[in-house]
Amino acid sequence: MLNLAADPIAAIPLFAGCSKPQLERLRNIASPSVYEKGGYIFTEGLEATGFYVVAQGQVKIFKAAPDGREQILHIMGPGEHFAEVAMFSGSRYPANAMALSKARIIFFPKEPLVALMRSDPALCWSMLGSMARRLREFASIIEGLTLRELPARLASYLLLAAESAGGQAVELDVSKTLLAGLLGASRETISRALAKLADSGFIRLEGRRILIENPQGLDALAKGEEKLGK
Amino acid sequence: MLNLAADPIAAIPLFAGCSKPQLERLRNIASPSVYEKGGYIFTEGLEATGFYVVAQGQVKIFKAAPDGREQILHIMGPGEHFAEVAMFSGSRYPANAMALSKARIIFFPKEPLVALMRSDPALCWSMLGSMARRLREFASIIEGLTLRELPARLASYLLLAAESAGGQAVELDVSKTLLAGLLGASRETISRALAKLADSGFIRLEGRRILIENPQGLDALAKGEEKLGK
DNA sequence: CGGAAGATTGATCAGTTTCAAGCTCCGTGG
DNA sequence: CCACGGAGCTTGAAACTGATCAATCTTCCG
Repeated sequence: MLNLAADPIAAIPLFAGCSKPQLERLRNIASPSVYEKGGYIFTEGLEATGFYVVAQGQVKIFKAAPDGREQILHIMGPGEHFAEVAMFSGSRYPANAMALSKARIIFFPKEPLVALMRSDPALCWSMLGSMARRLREFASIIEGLTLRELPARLASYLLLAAESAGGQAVELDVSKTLLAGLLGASRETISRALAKLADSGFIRLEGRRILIENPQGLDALAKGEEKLGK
Repeated sequence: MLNLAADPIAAIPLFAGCSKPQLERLRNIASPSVYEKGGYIFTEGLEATGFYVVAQGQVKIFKAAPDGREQILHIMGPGEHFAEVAMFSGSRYPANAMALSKARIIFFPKEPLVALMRSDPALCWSMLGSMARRLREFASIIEGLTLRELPARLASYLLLAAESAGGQAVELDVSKTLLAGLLGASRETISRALAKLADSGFIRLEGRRILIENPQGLDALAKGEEKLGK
């Protein structure tokens, strides 16, 4: 388990390969701060001054439409970093970042970090790895949005979330509103889709909690091998 | 203008910062080949053995559904590289790559290139830059797919394509089928949307050619400030 | 306990897909 | 040189997925 409380900087996976003196330099430029639930860390189009690492809590990175609808690109948890893109291309944040709960965030100003990275292939490599992973994720979000319908996306999400939460048939604790933003659908549609999944015995709903009852069935749904009846 | 015919390797933007000896090493590991129109360079899930640069022609990177529908993630032209992601994360290609026209492609095997990059921060940096750009692109594709409807996406595409093709009111040469794959819609829907745009005087259609007549109007559409009437 | 935020459910609507039929352009072979 | 055939495109009608609106209900938390 990640312990970001004791030595937050050293525990960040991105900096795993860094030497003692490098970590020291990182500590010197880092500036921690706390955001309340619902607080914006930055908004799209704002001049980018550095990048961020989550020490505690969760942050959603999202695009917003004028009418209030939103699409979540990623939910960042402890140890994850965001807004790196702004360091390597363009100078403005390409999306919004908001704390989902009270969150401790560490900010690294652009210039010193760039200097550090430019001289350290290992650090670059580490960054390349996480950006590559994110590219894969984005590609699969895009795929989902055009090539698969909501039930399939939902099933995928549930399985993935369950897997990263532990065993086979796990219970998750997610708000439906969040799911809607994540899957590119409206709250109402998510509600209906979950109700159908529960009707068909794939899952069980207990308030905000979702219990997975039939992983195999969900998997078939996710792959589009099967469809949800009326 | 990029001249990839004379010295293809040196002309690749990704390798712009490389020294003479590095370029020499790159030349030694590069293996060029030619693909006919419609030829697969790789398919999703295949074991990844290296990455590719387009020397000539065009390549589409896309996800495919079992029923034949597809979503294009990117169209690569001369000087652009693809499948880098497979070098830094995972070991399988995350999508399909097909030549859109007869194409000359340069292949770089994984291991020697990784070795080269690990020791060269400038090269890493260059790669970070292009991956960051792609992340931005993907984020905006995702945004478009959920937050904007087809006419807006189409207008954006036309403006962007026109811009990268030259002046204000330019003519583009695109197949509608390709547009459909790019914008996450069916061929028929694209056809109808273009017809409407032409009716309203935003563009003029001449076979495969699209002439932009009213960039301001398209811009308003793209931003969602205006809508396309019946 | 009260209020606000989140969730459900039903009815209706809009955007897009799908199916189907026919068209146009273009290269090829007779 | 023309006819044939195919690929790509267009257009219409019907079907569907998901969005929106609206009313009601539940949950949670101060």
